[in-house]
Amino acid sequence: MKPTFYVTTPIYYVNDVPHIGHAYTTVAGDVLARYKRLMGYDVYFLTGSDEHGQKVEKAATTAGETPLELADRVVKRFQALWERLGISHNDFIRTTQERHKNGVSSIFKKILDKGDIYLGEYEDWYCTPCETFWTETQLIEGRCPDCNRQVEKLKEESYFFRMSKYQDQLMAHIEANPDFIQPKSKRNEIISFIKEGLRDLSVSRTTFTWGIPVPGNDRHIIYVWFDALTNYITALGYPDESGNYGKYWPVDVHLIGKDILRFHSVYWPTFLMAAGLPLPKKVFAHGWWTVEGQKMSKSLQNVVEPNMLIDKYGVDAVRYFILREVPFGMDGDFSHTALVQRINSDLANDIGNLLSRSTAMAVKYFGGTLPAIGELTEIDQALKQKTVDMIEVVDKFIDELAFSKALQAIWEVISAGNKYIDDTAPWTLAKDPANSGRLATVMYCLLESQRITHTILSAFLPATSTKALASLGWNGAVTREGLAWGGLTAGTTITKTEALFPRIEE
RNA sequence: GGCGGUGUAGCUCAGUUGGUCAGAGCAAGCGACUCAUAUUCGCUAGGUCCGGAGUUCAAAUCUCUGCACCGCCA
Repeated sequence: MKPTFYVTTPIYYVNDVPHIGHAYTTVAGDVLARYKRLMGYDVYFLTGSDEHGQKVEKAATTAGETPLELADRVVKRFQALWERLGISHNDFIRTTQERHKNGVSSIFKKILDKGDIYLGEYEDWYCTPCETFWTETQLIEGRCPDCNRQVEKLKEESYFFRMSKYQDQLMAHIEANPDFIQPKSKRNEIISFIKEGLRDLSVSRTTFTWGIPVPGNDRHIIYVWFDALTNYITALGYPDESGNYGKYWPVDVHLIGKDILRFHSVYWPTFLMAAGLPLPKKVFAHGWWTVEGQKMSKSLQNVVEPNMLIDKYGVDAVRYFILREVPFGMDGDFSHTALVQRINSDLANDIGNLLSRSTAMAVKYFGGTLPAIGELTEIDQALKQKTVDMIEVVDKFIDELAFSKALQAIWEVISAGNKYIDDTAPWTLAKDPANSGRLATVMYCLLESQRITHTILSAFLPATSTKALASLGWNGAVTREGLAWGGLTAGTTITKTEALFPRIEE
């Protein structure tokens, strides 16, 4: 039986439209999912939408539609973008779906019955746009410390989750599992947050109705984060533990933005503890994108719209850039010059041109039909070895979610290929028919190295990989077995196709 | 205010437990080749490793301090 791998993105809030930040997490998840599938795993890749809450309710009212109508409308934009970006999710959960609502009610009731959710009274300041409660001391001049907007004082009956009870258990878990929260700098922040003491968490609201009612008391709506976080198991069929839940839970990694780390590394694990369910294996918080050096914001009108980028530069260029430019976990800057630079240098000049010159020679010297090859010489062995070794290195980096390093490792093989051509000078060999055997061997090594490279790149640049492999005459399946040296055989037909990535002249 | 982090070539950054650690990629300059998307390959970087003090035979790497920037919490 195949090993399983479960990876999630956050579910995106329908009160926002998709931007590069959403695309970032989702592309990362997709690469991970595609990579693990390539390596033979039974992968479940989940994304979805978060559709409840006061903000959606209000926005819908303003727009003159029902909350669900608003959600339906916005969800389509996310789904259309994922389609364009080639996202290979297995499931898309919406919090308004029955399967989700049932699961949330069920886990809430379970914790309620256990006594870890209790009815109490709440008195605090609430910021509606942020869906966040603040204590008196947290306010800055009486306003929301996050968004600086008006807050309202709320005194209301509320259900509380006994989060304080799980403080020690959570801390013990984090200490026993160094990789549970990543990257490390973020882990330290969470540790210090917990050490300051966890208070019980209000997990219901009575100020709006757009959400999932508390079981047995429908005056109360379940807190949006309790609702939203639970998607990771309701999508697997929870509370039915026999199907996908039993197969895939606990999740291998929750990919998230750094802004929602606390919800995923404190709230969510303690909810699970209270429900007696296993904890996620890993929560990885990536960084934020600035745009041309500035913080992305609606008021600056510099929000990067992924569709526009795809129109202009192509899907794989965008996928490549966001994973290569910045180490996953760090903040980074998005700029058009940096993007164009990456495209021209890495994609057009390096990998694109390598395939172009290689296939052109195969066609020119052998009419596109790969001849039988001879013994590998030292230089051939070196290229082969470099290619083969790369696979292990990439595997290690992928496990660390070091996408940028993984791509660098792949590009070292690309560079080695370009250098190999210069060192072997096939055009010189081609001048003397006596060298045809040697020429065949050289061309073989060159093409085979790229076949393997493009096979592993299928996780990152699926469309490009398909084109490149077709050009290399590879009709076989793109699988782990295809990563072994020796896939190409005599008689394979090589064709020169249009450039994978045309240079962008500005 | 508390805790933590960062500050290394023009740019983005690597630099394990202190002793070839002064590096990589990109940009720039020079040279070579011609199969290729004027692409590739080779060579060229003398940068106070933020400032100052200290520990040590030896510090970018440890300690203290100052400055700048950032994150989490309050």
